[in-house]
Amino acid sequence: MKQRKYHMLTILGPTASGKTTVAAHAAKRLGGEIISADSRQIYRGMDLGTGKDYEDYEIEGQPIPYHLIDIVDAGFEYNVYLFHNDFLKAYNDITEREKFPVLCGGSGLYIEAVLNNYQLIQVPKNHDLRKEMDPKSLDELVRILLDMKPEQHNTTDTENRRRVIRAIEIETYLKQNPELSNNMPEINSLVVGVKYDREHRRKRITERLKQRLENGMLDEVQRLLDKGLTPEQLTYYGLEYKYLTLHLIGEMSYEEMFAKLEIAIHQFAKRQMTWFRRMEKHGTKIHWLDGFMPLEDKLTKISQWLES
RNA sequence: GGUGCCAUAGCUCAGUUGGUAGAGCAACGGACUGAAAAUCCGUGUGUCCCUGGUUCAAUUCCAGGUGGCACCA
Repeated sequence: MKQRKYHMLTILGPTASGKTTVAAHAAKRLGGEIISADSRQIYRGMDLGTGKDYEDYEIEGQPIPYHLIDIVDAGFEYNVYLFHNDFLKAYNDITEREKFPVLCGGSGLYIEAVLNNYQLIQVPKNHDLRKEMDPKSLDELVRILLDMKPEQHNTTDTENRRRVIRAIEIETYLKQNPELSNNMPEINSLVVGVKYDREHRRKRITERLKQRLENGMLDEVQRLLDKGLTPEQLTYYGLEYKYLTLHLIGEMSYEEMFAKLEIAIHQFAKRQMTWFRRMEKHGTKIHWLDGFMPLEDKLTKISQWLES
């Protein structure tokens, strides 16, 4: 199938919206391959907790190729820049083989980095700088950053020490290497969103949570702890990894864990929707599909949009 | 059946010496460019259980009722 207008199809949606199924079927029809835009599914060994579902990538016995899932070990510090970079490799790989890329995920920042072509370049860790900055207070760090870069592009830079130090590190590097470009091509993507009304979104999240707990999600987190990941690391991964860890190390009863985790996932889905609305406000046209629409109809809609 | 305690936001509970009320959590809205499932900001949504009494005025005081809890039978 030849595509003229669009170089890529993007399928986004909040957690538990069924976007992967839609993306996989669309990829099958388009002779496509999936590039995952999920900041947690990149980790090996983090499966049930991230909602990774390998079965989604097989349709009628035929595997749908996917990229950027299981690419680093749990514990590795990944980030938007690395994603952008890995995305480009996958994208080039797919298009060189004349397949159609389908970007699919719920990590809004990652998706926007690609669609809006964020200018991010590789900035290595600067250990000397970090050592120098480490003893300084948040206020001092913020002042240093503002001196270097009075116009803040990233408004969350000043929220905590870790972020400010990284921002100073990046700014320092840019001063020394002013001419770097990321060579990212402009990609014209059709953007499709899958969503349910709030009530059903919440219902689906709860159902899926119960299911995954029955399928051994606690064992998975225990395995990560056994492998040497610290509770702090797992807590930072948030949601399932945070709350199941707190339960496993005895800081939370099962009931409390379930109740709080359920709430946290609901809040997360809400934040995802806020991000998508923000993308629309900033000019990204999202073609929304109602979750209840039969799969066949969703695919038909997507084909129509792609050709229009 | 008797006695005591309780009844206020979706939940747990403050409070009003009588002038129609506020915390936490939830919920809702927003921000977001290098760990984004992270991080941060904002918003009170209410027959103060019901009926009557006292009072200029009752969610507050009094009586009765209803419901819940505890103890005694």
